[in-house]
Amino acid sequence: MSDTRTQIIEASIELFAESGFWNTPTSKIVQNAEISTGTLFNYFKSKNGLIDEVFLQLQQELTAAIAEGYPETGTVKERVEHIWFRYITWGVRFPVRYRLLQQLKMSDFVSSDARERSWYEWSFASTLIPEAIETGLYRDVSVKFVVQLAFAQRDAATDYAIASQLADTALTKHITRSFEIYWAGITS
Amino acid sequence: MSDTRTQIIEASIELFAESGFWNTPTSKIVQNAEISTGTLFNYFKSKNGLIDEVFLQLQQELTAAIAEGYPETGTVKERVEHIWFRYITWGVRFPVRYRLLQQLKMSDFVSSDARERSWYEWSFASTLIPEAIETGLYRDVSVKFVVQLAFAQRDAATDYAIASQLADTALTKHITRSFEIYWAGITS
Amino acid sequence: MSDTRTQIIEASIELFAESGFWNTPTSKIVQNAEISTGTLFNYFKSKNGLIDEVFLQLQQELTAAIAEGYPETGTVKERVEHIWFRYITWGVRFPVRYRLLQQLKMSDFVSSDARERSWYEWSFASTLIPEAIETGLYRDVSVKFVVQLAFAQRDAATDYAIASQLADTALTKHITRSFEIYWAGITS
Amino acid sequence: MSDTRTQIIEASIELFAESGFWNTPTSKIVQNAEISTGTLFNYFKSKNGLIDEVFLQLQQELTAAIAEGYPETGTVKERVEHIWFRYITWGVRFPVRYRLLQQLKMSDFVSSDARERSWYEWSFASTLIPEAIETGLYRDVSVKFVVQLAFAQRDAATDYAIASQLADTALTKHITRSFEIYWAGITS
DNA sequence: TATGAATGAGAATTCATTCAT
DNA sequence: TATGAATGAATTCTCATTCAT
Repeated sequence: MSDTRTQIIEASIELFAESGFWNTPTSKIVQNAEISTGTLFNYFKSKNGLIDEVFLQLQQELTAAIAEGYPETGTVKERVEHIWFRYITWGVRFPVRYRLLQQLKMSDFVSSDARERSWYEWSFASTLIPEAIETGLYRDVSVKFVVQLAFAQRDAATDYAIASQLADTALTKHITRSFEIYWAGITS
Repeated sequence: MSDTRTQIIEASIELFAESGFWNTPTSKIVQNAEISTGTLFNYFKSKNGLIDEVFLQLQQELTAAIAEGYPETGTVKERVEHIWFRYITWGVRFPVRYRLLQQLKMSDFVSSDARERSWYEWSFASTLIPEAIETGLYRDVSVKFVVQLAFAQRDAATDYAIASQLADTALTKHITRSFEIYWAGITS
Repeated sequence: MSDTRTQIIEASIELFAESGFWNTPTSKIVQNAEISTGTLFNYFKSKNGLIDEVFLQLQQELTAAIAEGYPETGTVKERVEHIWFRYITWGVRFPVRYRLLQQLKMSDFVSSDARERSWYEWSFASTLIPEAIETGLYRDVSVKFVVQLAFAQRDAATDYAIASQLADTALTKHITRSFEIYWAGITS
Repeated sequence: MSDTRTQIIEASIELFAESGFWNTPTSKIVQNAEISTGTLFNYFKSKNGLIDEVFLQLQQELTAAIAEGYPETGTVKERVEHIWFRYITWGVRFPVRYRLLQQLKMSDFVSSDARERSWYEWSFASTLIPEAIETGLYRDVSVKFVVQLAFAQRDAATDYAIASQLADTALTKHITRSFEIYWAGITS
């Protein structure tokens, strides 16, 4: 991609993470990206368009990190654990990007179009949930809730790891432990 | 409290929930509250001041619901379960208020002063965490993480209950089940 | 006069002197006067009306101080010197009031009606200027300019006395000296 | 300087002189300058910033007029007389600007920063006062007061000249005469 | 006479976006 | 493609004044 485009996106990530979307005027973005007012709008239709692209960019980076080494032929548990591990590791490694991505997911800034597009990135894991259902691990709990719980517990584990600045073996142990807690909860 | 004040707060809750804080100009609030521009600022120092008060109001409502019937002499588990139950029930009953409160907690709109003041509301449960530590339920996991997990799983359970419009026995069962999952996870 | 009226005027003097007319909202005046919003407007038609009254009040106080002991049968010089002396003395004694009066004179807040009314106060000195012209002291300079000079030099002398916090003999000497300078200038 | 900037400053001078600073909303300035709301704030940080710049602009114009032909090697009297002459002449030539500058000097609108910066403009006359002290012209009167008197008498002379619409020889004569009065006063 | 809640026009300032160069 | 001056709608907040009690 063009260098300018990347500059804009990187400047946006930095500033959005620092001050939020509403508190980051485009004027500050162009300042930080060292381009001029008009140029931003040559690359992005609007500020909202830019936010969408930032979201997709981060989502891609995260998904790429997870997709790498994904054990397509492993058990459901192995695959979930892989995602768990890669996700938390990525968050700890790029805390600014992680937090921003979380905020973007929650906010109503990201257009539904961008949200939809972001799902394509997860295609490598598309069979995970159907298989999980089949295996019948989660007896009398709805799959939807089990998935939601996974997200919530994984995010809590990531937040804790970032806040506590875990690294190396402590981090690995925390990830493993947090996954065990999740798994024990839903399979007991 | 004064009628006008309540009108403003209620109008704010409705609009903030609908469109977010940034997307809700004070002009819309006064319109919905059927008062005039100046009146809002007679009751609240500023828009941010208003947001603080909305936050405190919701926090109070929620905490009041939880404090009622709180089993002060029960076991740790009983007390946590009580909070769990009341919290989710309140969220299901007042989904708009619940979602708004969640957003307020995450946003950087609420002043640190208001956040601090909101802690006083939880004083009835102040001994819960120290006691939980004493009982030594959570062996090799940090208390901080166990608390964070509780919040995350409880919120996920609430979101699910709201989205699925659970009620009556289905709701009760879901609450119990979600608490069991949490408890099984951390005590196994 | 009514006590309330006086309270309002005194509060206004204090606040106007402190922060200027534009920077003093009526809300602050009523606060300082310990009355309520509406009451101010029972006594004064408007904020501008209040300013007019403050102006007239100060003008009266100053003129009263000057009129006292005015040597009606003295020479022109004696009478001018009397005014000079009393004026500066009043300014030094009530610096806040003096400064405010100066500001009011310059500002366009005071209505022309109030300005006109203030001239009545000077009636005791009404023959001074005609007599001065008769005596022909100021040969080839216009009377208007000589009067204007008198005001300017007297005010400069007052400002200096206030700023230097002159008192007692130092003050008396300064007043005398400054008058001599004026007189020497216009009669030389 | 940019054309727009000049337009804004000129429109401000006109309007400030006409109605005062408080009575001149920025909306009127942009109207008169035939630009749009936002443009004003591209050139000046705020309304107060604009006022500062207007002050500096006028101060520069006046000082430039005075600095021209300044007799650096002349006697103290010659130099004071030069300033006197140029100052009054400038005031008569640009009465609107002169009056506005007077108001700005008195008002508390001009920031102390701008006031300080304006002193640099007078650097060409920096040795005047020390030299005046050395020559010992003003025996038993403080230098500060003599300077203050000079300002006051010069301003009174300017006001009179403007009000009487003096020109040509009448103006010259008035200037000379008013300076003589000052000089006679302080040296007699 | 005193009160003080309600009013709403108006003020300064921001900022995404455009467009001529 | 890059530039950056110009735009003007929109926003928050102020404050003199009114009027029912």
